[in-house]
Amino acid sequence: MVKTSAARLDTVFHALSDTTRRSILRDVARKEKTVGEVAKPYQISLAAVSKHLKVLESAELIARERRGSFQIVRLCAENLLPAEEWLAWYEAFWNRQLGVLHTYPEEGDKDEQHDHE
Amino acid sequence: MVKTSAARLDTVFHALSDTTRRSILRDVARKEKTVGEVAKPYQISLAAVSKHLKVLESAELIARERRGSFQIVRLCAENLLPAEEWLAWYEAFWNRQLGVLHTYPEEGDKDEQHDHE
DNA sequence: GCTGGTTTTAACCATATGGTTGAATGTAGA
DNA sequence: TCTACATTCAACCATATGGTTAAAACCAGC
Repeated sequence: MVKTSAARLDTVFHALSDTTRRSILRDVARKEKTVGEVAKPYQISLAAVSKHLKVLESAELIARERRGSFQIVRLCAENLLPAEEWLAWYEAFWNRQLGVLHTYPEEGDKDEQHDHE
Repeated sequence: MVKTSAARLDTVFHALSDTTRRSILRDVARKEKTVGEVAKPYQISLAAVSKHLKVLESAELIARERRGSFQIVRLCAENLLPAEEWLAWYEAFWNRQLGVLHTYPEEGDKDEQHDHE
């Protein structure tokens, strides 16, 4: 099932819209962990953590590798890049609003290569 | 109701997790629009657009200003910044994974050609 | 006030979400 | 094979989502 880039952004932003999942991403960024180790800091059940990992995995923000009876969870940071790029488009706007720079974004340029975003 | 910064990130990322809402944000970034003008490009009902605007508004990504019987919708780009900063924390990770090795010019992993986009 | 145009609310529907508990599956080792 | 541990699946629950249509609310102008 090939996703459009819009659909992939939907999935990534949705994966990031939960505090626990963002926290898990930070955790595994620092160091690869087993599922059990990932779950340890949280008060919720292992099954709930497993669901969160599934959400992160379908957004391709983590990957798993079997190692014996454990599964090692590791970050796939490169799939955060499209989200970061989507946000970076607004840099000129917040710079202007925060009074940092005076780069006036021109109307109607610079973005139509985004497929109907 | 004061939100923690984690809760605010939840709200912002959730607001961004829908293609229509991201598209609306782009639209009003180019030019302030009335609710009706915002709705025009989309096939969904005005009520549905109104709901999307409410989601964007509670994330403080847009603001409305009454002008006669119209409401002008404008971007509040500065509230995207925390999300951008959260993502930027991973820059070092995706740089490394994409082979932009600024720190260690010589490394063990060989393949990764990874033409992104 | 009435009318016409703009936008929101209400009620509803189908589906998804984040959580639970308990059973099932996978894997390593004795 | 039996056991112990790691992880997922199944079923369920409450609430939220994104959409609809129809009614209500808001606002200018006559």
